[in-house]
Amino acid sequence: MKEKKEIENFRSNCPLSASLDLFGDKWTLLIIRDLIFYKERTFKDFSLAKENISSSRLADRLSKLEKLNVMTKTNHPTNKKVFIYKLTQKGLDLIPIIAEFMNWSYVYLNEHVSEKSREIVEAYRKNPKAVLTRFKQQ
Amino acid sequence: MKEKKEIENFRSNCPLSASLDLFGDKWTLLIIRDLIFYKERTFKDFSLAKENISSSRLADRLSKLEKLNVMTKTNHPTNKKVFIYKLTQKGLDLIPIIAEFMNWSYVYLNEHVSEKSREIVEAYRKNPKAVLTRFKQQ
DNA sequence: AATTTTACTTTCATTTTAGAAGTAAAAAAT
DNA sequence: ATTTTTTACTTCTAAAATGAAAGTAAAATT
Repeated sequence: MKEKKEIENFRSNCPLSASLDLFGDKWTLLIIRDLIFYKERTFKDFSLAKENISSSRLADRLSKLEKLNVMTKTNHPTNKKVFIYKLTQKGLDLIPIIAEFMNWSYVYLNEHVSEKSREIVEAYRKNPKAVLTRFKQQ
Repeated sequence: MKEKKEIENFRSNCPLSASLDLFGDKWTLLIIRDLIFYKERTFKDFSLAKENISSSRLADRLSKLEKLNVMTKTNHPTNKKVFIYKLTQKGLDLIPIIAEFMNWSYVYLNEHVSEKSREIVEAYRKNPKAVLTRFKQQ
């Protein structure tokens, strides 16, 4: 019996609680982040992110996100060993959540935030809709 | 040695990563949610929330959030045994994150979301700023 | 043909969590 | 005044999740 639970058991009918059941951990949204900024990623690309996710955790999260239809996994055009992960619309619609997390950190953890990230958040604060639209473009 | 780490070690200087270091779990934002909707809560109030948090987890999260200055803990005016938890500005500024999580669930998990929550999200979708302003009012 | 790369899986020690039970002070009831 | 209940936790322990390291197997490169 090596089966994982296939059915999502939400703790309640609260929409916050339900989305935390899916995304409430330290890694899932970071994987989404990489796909937002790079559009396409391979397993190796993800594992090179600076937060240092372990390969077992990464594999687990990727398969969950694919099952959820938040991302797709397709073959690399020339290399049979490599797979390309991309966000679906369902995944792209997580962008506003991530934008607001980044904005909060910009305000309250500013000194811990890289210059490059600050610039993105500053653009978002000036014109949130424009920045969201830009990143939702695939 | 029963000490917990006092210093926040952020995994990276990414603002998303940093906020997930603080809020990336299944319970923390639910505690914030209760304070958004009820303004003031006691330990018991929190533990009666429908997601059924255990008292040990609740105690742990409340002390972390207080240390972070996301909420305050003050004495009850008449009952010495009871403490009142309230959001600070730092905590109130998490509202947009929660609103966006709720919005995502509204779109993609609609059938799992209560009628009452749907109404709130619908109001938010019609006029996000107005709803945010209303909930930020203390 | 040998080596390297990629995408994982497996293993295991450590950490986190859930759930139940316990504690202690204050408040309420008798 | 004494007992009971309430509140806000803490403690304990089994189970689950995690991190780190090592292993695997097929494909690509040398």
